Amino acid sequence: MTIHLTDVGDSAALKHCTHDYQVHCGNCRLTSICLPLALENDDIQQLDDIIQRSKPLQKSQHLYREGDDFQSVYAVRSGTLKAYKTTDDGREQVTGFYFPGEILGMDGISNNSHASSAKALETAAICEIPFTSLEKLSTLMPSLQRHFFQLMSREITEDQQLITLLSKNSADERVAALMVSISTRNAKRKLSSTQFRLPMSRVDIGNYLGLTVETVSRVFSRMQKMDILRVDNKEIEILDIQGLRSLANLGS
Amino acid sequence: MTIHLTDVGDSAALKHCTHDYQVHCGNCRLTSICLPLALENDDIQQLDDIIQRSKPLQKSQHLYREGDDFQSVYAVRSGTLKAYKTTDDGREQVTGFYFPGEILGMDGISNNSHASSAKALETAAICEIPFTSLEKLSTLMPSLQRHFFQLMSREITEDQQLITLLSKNSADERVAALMVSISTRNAKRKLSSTQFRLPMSRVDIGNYLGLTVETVSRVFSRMQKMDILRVDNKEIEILDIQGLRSLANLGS
DNA sequence: GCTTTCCCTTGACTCACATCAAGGCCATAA
DNA sequence: TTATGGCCTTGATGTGAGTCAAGGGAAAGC
Repeated sequence: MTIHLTDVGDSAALKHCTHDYQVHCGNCRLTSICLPLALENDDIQQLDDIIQRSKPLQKSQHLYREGDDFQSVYAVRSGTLKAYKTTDDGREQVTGFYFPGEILGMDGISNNSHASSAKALETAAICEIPFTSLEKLSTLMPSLQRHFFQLMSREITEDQQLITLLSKNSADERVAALMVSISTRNAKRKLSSTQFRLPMSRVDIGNYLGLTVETVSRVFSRMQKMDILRVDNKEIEILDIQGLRSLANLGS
Repeated sequence: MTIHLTDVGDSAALKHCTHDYQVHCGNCRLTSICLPLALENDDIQQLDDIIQRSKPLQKSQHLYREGDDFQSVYAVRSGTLKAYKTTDDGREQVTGFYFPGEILGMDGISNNSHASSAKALETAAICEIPFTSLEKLSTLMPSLQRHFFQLMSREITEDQQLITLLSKNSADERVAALMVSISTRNAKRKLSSTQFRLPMSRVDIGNYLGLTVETVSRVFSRMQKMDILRVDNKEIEILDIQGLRSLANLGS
């Protein structure tokens, strides 16, 4: 049994046990949207061999922190995480939410040190993919290399979406866009696109969207009054997805 | 002589001539900050072989447009470009400025289609790097693969910086941060970090920073009054780099 | 059980930046 | 030479979201 991550503060200290958790890419229902996408069976097996699975992360535990040595990227198997940076004056900026099947940690590659922190919003199971192994495997499997380039490129385009949202859109449009995004991502994972529980707090939503808690709360109230959403604390029901999309003002 | 890019509207229609422009990675003064960084001489030669050079882009010509098929990434050899997206309601969002030695176009990888447009702000010489060749070469040269991963990762962390800037910082802080960024990038290219000519208009600056032209102009006036900058139209002189940095509120 | 704490909501007021409007400067062209 | 158009600056006014303040409800701890 080896301990890979430094155990600083409430850091996760993922322990890689010799008895793993019986999950393999081959029997994971997320293969179609996760890293193995685009790989053949044999190749999936090889990828599976380098992946390390460990005890689930409890709510509010960190997967990694800003400044930690970069060793691995991570796939979410269950639960949700938020990534955030801390500004010099101590404020937090949430840079993303990560749902099952999504990959995080790629911002650490450029400096061999994580540029942001990642924290579980609820109990989360994680697949750890050691980056040097992934690199080696990528030179042998062009389709894996290609897919990983694509993943990073997607992260870039999504960040650019967020930049546009922050710079051009009103509070209503921002919140609507986030709801549409969560709905779409749920659909990809074969979950309900109209009813879900938000894993993040209003504070996190506001922080991500460049708004205060109060504004987020007011927007939810307004949308409820407009019969676009039903909001009961973190439970969301989308009543009018078309209305929501047009509010979001994103077309797509 | 082959024509690679579709010639739509004022698109660049880069023409790859049999007689190239005598520039090679080996004799380019940007090697140390550009793609060849981290490569051995032999490897640089191989990279050089896949790079296509072409007639310079004139001011306001496009290198590629949103929706174009993705074929290549591009390195700036001289001049400056801006990348921008057009929102459905026709507004523009500038997502980045690219100076000599910097790589653009990586946002096209995820969907095999460019997610943004790129346009020359002044006459610009460009090195075109066909992506499939780059991919093949990357499987053979692990250090190239690594470096390209790092480049993409850097694009991600820079976008996240901008996200934080847009979501948390005042108009003054945003403009100051951009000036610091340009100054730093100039220093990397061995140019003056305190005196330079802005290649972009106030409109572009405002657009990039999520501000109106008027606000940008007022901020410049204010900084001039505070003896932090001397501003004469596009000519900028930084009088107090420490003051500017602390205004930018970014620490680094 | 009660208390504490966290999270969310709502209202009243404020302010930073947007909007609207006008005018100046400089380059290019007639 | 005067016109034209692009780009920048400055001032007056408006407004969307932030700030401040208060209170309620659910979960966690004692």
